[in-house]
Amino acid sequence: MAALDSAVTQLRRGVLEHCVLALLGDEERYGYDLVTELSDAGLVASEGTIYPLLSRLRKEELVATSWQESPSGPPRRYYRLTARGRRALGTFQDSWRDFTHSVDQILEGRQRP
Amino acid sequence: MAALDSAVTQLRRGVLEHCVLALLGDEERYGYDLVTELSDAGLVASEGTIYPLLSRLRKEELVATSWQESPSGPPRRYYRLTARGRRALGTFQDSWRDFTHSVDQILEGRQRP
DNA sequence: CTATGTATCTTGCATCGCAAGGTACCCGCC
DNA sequence: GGCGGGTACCTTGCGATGCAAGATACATAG
Repeated sequence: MAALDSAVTQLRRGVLEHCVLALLGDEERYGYDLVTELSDAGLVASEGTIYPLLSRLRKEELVATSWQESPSGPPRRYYRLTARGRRALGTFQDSWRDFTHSVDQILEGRQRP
Repeated sequence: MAALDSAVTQLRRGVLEHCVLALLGDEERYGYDLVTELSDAGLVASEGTIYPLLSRLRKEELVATSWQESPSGPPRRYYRLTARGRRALGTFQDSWRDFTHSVDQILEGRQRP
């Protein structure tokens, strides 16, 4: 069996990709680092989610990468935003605002008539 | 080809189910009615989404149904929340708040250092 | 030499939104 | 009568993607 199928698991879909872009907005990061940060935020469950996602982003040229040595451990692949990636992030932020607004209206607006 | 694969399409996952529950929080509704309402809100694209979803909710006993005649047209299957459904809705509302808070923090908090 | 922590990636599965298609009722119109 | 459009239900097959589990490999400590 795969997939926990909790409510939150389904929520992560589509958001995660752009959260990664947002985290790369300020500085270069590497995969394992992103996993721990997003894991703490409750937005990702395992590395099996992030690495395929990063591959996709690279294939779509939303991020670019470079290998860098670690002070202690195996080398790391660092990711940074491309111009395309930055544009995609901006577009998504608008969609996100609209989307959450619609959902909030349905979830809360109708609760107390 | 199926699936539009827009950013918003993926966002709907997991949210839609509970939006339906929320819409049933106040009054009985029937499927076609839900489709038009959610379609206007930009939260659903077609009936092919809603009817299987309603079947699932029925199977999980979050909703109960009854057939009622229409003043003009074929009979309608009306859905109403069960006690379980109402509990699930409440739980989700908390999850939703936490989730959007986490995402907002990542999307916006880091944008302007 | 082995165990632990860091770091990468892959495979197979389950879930769910979507397009497309199918069935059937009711009504107005010709 | 029968035909078309709107209403209303449902199913099938596909694509996208998060997840668990597992494979690989480097560095360091014991």
